[in-house]
Amino acid sequence: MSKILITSALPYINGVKHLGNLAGSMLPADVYARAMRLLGHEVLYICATDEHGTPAELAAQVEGEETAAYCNTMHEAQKSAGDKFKLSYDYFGRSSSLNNHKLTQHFANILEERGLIEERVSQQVYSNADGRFLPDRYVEGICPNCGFEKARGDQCDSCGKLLDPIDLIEPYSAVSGSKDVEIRDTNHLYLKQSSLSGDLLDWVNKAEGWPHLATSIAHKWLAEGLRDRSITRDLKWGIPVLNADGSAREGFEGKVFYVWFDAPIAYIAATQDWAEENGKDWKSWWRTDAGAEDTKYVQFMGKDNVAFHTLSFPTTILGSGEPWKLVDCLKAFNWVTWYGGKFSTSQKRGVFMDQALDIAPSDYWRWHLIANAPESSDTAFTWEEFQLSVNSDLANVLGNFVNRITKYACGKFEGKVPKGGKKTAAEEWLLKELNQRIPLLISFYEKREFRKAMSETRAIWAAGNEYLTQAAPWTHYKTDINQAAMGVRVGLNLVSLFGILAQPIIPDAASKILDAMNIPENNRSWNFGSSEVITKLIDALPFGHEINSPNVLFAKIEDNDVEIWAEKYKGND
RNA sequence: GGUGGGGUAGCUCAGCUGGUUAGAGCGCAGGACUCAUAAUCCUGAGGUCGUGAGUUCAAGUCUCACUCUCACUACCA
Repeated sequence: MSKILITSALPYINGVKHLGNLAGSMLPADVYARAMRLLGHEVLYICATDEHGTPAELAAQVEGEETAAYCNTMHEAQKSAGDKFKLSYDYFGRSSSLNNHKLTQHFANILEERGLIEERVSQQVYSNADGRFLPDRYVEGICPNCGFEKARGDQCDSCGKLLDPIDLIEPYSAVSGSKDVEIRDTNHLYLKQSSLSGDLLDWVNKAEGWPHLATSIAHKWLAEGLRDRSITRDLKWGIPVLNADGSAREGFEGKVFYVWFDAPIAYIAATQDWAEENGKDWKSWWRTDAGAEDTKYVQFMGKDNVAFHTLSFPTTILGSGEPWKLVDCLKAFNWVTWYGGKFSTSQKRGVFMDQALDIAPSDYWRWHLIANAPESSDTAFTWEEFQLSVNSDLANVLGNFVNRITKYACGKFEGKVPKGGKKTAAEEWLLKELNQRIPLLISFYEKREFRKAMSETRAIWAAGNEYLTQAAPWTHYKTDINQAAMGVRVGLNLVSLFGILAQPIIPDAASKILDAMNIPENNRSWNFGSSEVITKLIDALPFGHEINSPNVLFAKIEDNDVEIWAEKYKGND
């Protein structure tokens, strides 16, 4: 039993997230959190909406709302989508919370005291028509390299060349289209992460259990040499830049902290919010001087987030000189792509969390996305693969197993766990399988190897079907009802076991199975410590214990459905 | 352009520090069974491991070059 702190990368506030976001951070974090809870660990799973930055302001403007009001609405929408996907956050907070304001300002002040922040002047495009500074990618114009007319200020989408907004010919604001733009000086705070690169390198070198993807990205940035990063922006919506005494900082009246400075700090602030709302202690999770030295901290994120979590956020933590908890295991994922291309909100390509649940129940998505998690490379989502996962794994292998044996028990044994019969080679074989596969399954969960865990789960389900073929209670029933009882009894115990093992992945179906089997809530945890325990699993239900059939657990996806969805979500390109 | 991930059976992917006939699931072919959502179980056919060199007694596994693909490239997040 240990304490495990889990965070998933904060979903940006700007709209309900697509399946790629779900599959690369929130969902695996949830599956891991659920598995660790079942193993008896003390788990705290924290997430929050990342609410600051230019896109939030602009999205609110489009909706004709105040930014804060827009964020309220979108936070609720994302929270609701997460609930419907059965994401078991202990707390789903907001980076705009008061605690995050205070904590972000605290970090900025202490970093400045320690000489890790300094003020510098830079040049930035200002749009007179919009009355705002524009981030590089919100400035568009003609590419000086290839002549493409809609090149962005950071990069040309046509020739791929990296640009500076100053280079653009006839630049205009991507927000309003106005050509009334100019370069202005603006002063900002810079985080001197370069001065900590030695410490960061030592820390990354000590990392254990990180995917290759995570360490290699960190090493790449460190090898190139860290540049100091600006941590403030010319925006209204965000965390104000204040002096240590809380007064406004001169020259920073119209500025706020950069989202990437305050967003990771929100992991901590959201824990504070959780603690305040629930009468809990947050320090024992985050302060190594207050109990967190025993906490194992695991972060989940897509590969785009790795640099921020291995470099800039650790700079904040290490630079503070305060005893904050650093991440122990950083689980990074590649992307889920939409038929090999990018998900795109503007082109309506891909499926978003809210739409997904109109198409199929959350369990279907959870299984498919985790069984095909983009762990070692990008993974293409296709409707055909989705259909295959659901029909083959969930409906045929698991669903049909549960259905065939529970129906049979209800029909021939009055829905009661029968006694009688003796162990045969079939039971021996089954026990050997379980003794080998269950510990392996647990170890895959502990190592956060999701594809392997799912493949092992499936193999255990398949072993149930094979057992029934070997035991063939329907054959014995004609000549030796006691031996038929043996097969049915073991089969029913397997149904319970499968329900118990399926809980982290497909919580709804697992509940249905366990409810039908009349397994009490407090008897559903994972306790597979020894081979004796595993041996007892196939004879755990008492004789005469009443069960029901949950009937059809997973409706199959028809070819016709696939055609309709493919047409509806094909995108506009 | 630079850097990183990936390129292994028709498809999706395993293959740790190099070591006997390269694995799994799906799909396909044949067979078995009939309790079950025309489900399940068994057997089988499929691969010169992106290309070309090199190191080695031995390379999918190490080195180099090339190539394809995806991503990142610091003010989108």
